[in-house]
Amino acid sequence: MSSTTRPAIRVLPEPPGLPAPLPEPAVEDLRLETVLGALSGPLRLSIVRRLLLEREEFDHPCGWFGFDRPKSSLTHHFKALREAGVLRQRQYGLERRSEVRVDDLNARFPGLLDLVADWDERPA
Amino acid sequence: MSSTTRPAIRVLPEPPGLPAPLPEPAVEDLRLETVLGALSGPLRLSIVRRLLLEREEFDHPCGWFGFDRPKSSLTHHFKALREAGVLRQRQYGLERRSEVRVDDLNARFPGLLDLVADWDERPA
DNA sequence: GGAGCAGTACGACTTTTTTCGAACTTAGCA
DNA sequence: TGCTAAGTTCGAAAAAAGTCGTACTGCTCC
Repeated sequence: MSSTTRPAIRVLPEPPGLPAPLPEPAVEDLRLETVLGALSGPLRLSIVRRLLLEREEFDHPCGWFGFDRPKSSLTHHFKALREAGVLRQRQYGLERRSEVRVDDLNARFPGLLDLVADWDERPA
Repeated sequence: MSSTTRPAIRVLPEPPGLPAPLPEPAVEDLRLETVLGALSGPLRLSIVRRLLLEREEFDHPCGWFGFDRPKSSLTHHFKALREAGVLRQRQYGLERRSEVRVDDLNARFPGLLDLVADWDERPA
């Protein structure tokens, strides 16, 4: 991916009853080239796709995915997705749970998440 | 972008009256992660968007864009877009003209090209 | 308090991507 | 024939991204 400037990071106001989201770009600062770059890679696509399809009552901590990668690598990818505006992350005690910013992404880039959801993870 | 394997390259049969396209991946070999990676970058997005919006009677040679970059850099980006399956290129005498593979991309990744066409090229 | 755990931060290293000059190829044309 | 123009190929350098070990933070529970 090429060198595209990331959108400015800001802290959102805390919703009632939930831990505040970690710093993330505002909806209006989402950039298509940045989001596409963040999504270009099987691991990243897999994270987002599974969050979309296997959504449950609560957001998922990053250990939930069961990737066979060192923790520091996973932190790196989750952070990249958050800073690009794809994921929102909240701290619940020890664990940091992630959800896809569905509304924001649909508002700014309609159809994009459908492509991710329809992605065929294990092809040729 | 991360290291994603490019789809296999094949040569398409020559359509009547047109020069044969340069080697490109078949529709069924298009990979979302590869296409997204190829599109993640302002220059690449700009190329595709302009081909979509300012489409004319003939495809455009890559000098038509008027980018202030060395020719070898442009070759690189056009080739990357072609190998990812975003562009089709044909050789007309000296010049190599490009078009977006609209039908193929709409078939495999519906809505993606709309996002590119709607991209706001010069934002914050 | 102290053990244990989820996850981060830092830093080093590797791999990939980008950038671009210089030399080369080929078509068209005088 | 030989010039010119469009674009390629090669190669090297620089920048960016990915990988991952180690050390650290901070919460929870005993």
